[in-house]
Amino acid sequence: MPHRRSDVVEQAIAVLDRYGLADLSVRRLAGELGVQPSALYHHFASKQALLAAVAEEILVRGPVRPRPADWAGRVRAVCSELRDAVLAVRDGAEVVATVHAFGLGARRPGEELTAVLLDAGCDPGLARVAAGTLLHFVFGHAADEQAQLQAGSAGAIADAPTDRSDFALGLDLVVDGIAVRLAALSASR
Amino acid sequence: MPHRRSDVVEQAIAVLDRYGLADLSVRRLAGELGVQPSALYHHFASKQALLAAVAEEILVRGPVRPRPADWAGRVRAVCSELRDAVLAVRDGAEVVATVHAFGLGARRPGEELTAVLLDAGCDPGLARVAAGTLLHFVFGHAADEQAQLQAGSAGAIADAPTDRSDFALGLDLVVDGIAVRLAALSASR
DNA sequence: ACCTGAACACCGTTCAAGT
DNA sequence: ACCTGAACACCGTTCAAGT
Repeated sequence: MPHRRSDVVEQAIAVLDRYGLADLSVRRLAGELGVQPSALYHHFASKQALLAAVAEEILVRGPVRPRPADWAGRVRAVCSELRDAVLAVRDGAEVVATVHAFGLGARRPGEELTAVLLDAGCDPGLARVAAGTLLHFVFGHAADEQAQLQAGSAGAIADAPTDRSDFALGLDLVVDGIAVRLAALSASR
Repeated sequence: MPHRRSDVVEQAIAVLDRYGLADLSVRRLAGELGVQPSALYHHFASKQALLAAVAEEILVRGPVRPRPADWAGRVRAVCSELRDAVLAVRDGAEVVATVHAFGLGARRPGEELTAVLLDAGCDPGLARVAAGTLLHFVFGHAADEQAQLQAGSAGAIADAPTDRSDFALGLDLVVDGIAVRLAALSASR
């Protein structure tokens, strides 16, 4: 029975979870599917295209959080949703961040953040920069956390893990920075 | 005439600048040095160890900025210095960020940021989180910029580049967030 | 539509041996 | 101290050919 594109993506995420990004090779994935490596090029133009599909699937699988009424609450909801989605799969942060950086997909969170900030009264330049800063924080923090996880599961000394409250504090730092700017804008109006 | 460790690091940076991180292989580097690939393992235990040395060299080669008297000015100086250092070498942001994330080196900027923030009156938890947030921003922003550079030098459409003023604005966002917290701390004292 | 088989041009790393 | 030569176990990708 032949495989579909979605079967390949599903198995890729299974391989990611079991072996990590460094061991997610086209050849290993093909092996797990019981197929020749070249068969995967029927479904994807390249490994990068495969990874882009994996990133989208990671985001789709993520939980959905309710959107509060205030802009700051919405920003926190989008960022926390994104964090939860990438943390749910081994090396998920690095996969999604890479796909996003290469401009191959994973654009929804950034688009929603930009929309929320524009709606809050940011000018377009500020909204773009602020959305980028928030994404850098979420990806960076989650990637650090996952790097520590795999360093800890090897024999190394377990550092104090960067945890949920660290995330909330760092996020609030950026949110407050945006709030300062919004206050300055409305005062000059 | 035999090569020293420092010769290998120097040539690695030259290869990085000419071909990029994806093409900085042990075998190519050995080729450029006129030596067998296995010879490099006399100088470095692994490719990761080589990259750690490259990251340190990128930081050492970076410019030095004067440190203003106020904590916010110092934070901006450290972050701008780091940004200038990683932007000076092709894919420098990714190299230094990776080495930092794996805990293999490149710790000086984070240590100085933490010290500056402690000196400014942050409690240790806030100083740690704020320093991490600043580093995520600097690495993320610089990596985006370098990714756009290489996407642009290929045939793709050149986007409006994320530039110096975007960096300053994003940095000020985080700095202001820290300032809000410091003001709250000194008010409750 | 989906896959095989074979090939091409590569990787990082180890290790005995040479000078 | 610094390097060679040879090997091991891998990579991503292409392409003609099969069903």
